[in-house]
Amino acid sequence: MPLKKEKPVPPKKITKPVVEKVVEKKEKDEEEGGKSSKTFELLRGFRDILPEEQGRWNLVRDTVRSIAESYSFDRIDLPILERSDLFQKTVGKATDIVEKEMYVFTDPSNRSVALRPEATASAARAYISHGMLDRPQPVKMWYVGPMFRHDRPQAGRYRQFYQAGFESFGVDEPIVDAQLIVLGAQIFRELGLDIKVEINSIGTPECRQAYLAELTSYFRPHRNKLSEDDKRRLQKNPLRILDSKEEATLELLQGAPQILDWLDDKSKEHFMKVLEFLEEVEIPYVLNPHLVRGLDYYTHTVFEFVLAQDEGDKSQSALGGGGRYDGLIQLLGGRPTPGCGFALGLERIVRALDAKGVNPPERSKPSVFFAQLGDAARRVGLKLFEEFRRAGVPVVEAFGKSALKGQLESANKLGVQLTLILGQKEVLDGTIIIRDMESGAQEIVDVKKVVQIVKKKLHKEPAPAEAPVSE
RNA sequence: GCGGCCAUGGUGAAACGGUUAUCACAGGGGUUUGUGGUACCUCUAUUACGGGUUCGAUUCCCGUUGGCCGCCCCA
Repeated sequence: MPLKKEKPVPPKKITKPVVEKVVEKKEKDEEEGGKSSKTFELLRGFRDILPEEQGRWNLVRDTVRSIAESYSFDRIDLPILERSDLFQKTVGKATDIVEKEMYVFTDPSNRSVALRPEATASAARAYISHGMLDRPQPVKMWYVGPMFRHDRPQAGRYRQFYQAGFESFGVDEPIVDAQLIVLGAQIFRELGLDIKVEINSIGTPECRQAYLAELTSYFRPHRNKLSEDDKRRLQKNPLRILDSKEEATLELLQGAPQILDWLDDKSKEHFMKVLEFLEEVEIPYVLNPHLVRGLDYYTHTVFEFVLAQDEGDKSQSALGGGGRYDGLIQLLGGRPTPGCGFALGLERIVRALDAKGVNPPERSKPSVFFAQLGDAARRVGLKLFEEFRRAGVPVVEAFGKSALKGQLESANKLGVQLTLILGQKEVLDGTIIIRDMESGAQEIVDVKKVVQIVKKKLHKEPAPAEAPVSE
């Protein structure tokens, strides 16, 4: 048999290829078995937020949380899945969000449910179902979490995206609107992002109705000048024509009626007061009479946080937006209750941070590595690891490696200051080696004292100041 | 949802339609088993997937999937 003849060949050369061949075969078999696709690809518009991105994300999340707390907003976590009619009713049946972007399906118990496209409706639902109107008003809540919209993906736009939102229920005073805007502006200030606040008022449903009629009749004679898109808007959602980008339309808009002129006195006064408050706290804002928001529940104040661009790249520059929704609770069957809120698009903020080169402070790296030789040393290592952890000294290890060489290599890559080496000899003697990675100097010490000694050493040398500059 | 551009290992790139798909970096393993940062060796891609044209396709065509850009819309 040929196999017998091959046996005398140096074992290394023969064993390796054989092992590899077996592995290859196995993989092939598996591939053929699960042949549908070689690897699983991400669903379109969905993404992983990788460990290396978490620094920026944490910066954003932490900032949001600390500001929310300092304005006494309470955290609420809302379900991702809700009955689909919750959104149809509130966001609006005719809106794109509900009409074509919502993930709707029937669940196993045959209910029509939807992946939340936004969370204000849920917050309002929660306000009602937990009888929050019996709490001191306003009820101020904030949340962060994923939202889902089946839109065409683009940079800064995903089908699963994260929003942080703030909602204030129960008080219709303009100061509530103003403080929410201040809160949002503070978040951006803290993050070091230049934004401008665009603001407008769309009044009550009643005066908006009157305005829309006027706007439609203004455009009617010019219908033939409008693009297909704008014609459609005029019919479906006339308000949207205000932020058209078509030149012909823009020209016509110059002479178009302004919504601000159609506000009733109460609405006008509310809006004026909001602006006054903003001036009081020196939040610069831009009055944008064409600002319209895409959700049906808005009333009175609407606003957006827009990235102050250095020209070009104007894509996805709206980092957040919101407004007042005085009819929302009632719409959902609650007692008439005013409310106001806004949401922030987290990936857009992270993206802006990225573009600006803002780097979060790096997480302090561990400065001690534990290298071990043999199982006895591993056992001791496991215990030592806990001791160090309790002493507040993070230690990294490579328990999976056995060769000292490889472990030192890892230690080096991690850039630790000290490496602890524990071999058979040391285990027997009850000692351990402390190696200074920079000088290479080693010292043998009593294991029982090693935590103290290491602590002292780390304090003495305040870590070389070669903090990696942004890359 | 509409239109355009694109698709090679973990990453960044290379390959007039023609030999075992090249390079760098990163990563794993090793250079006789207790010592790192250098060197050397070695491993890691059915060229996104599926069809077609061709003697032959990474290279041409079509479809699918995915990414990016503009529109719609929105965060």
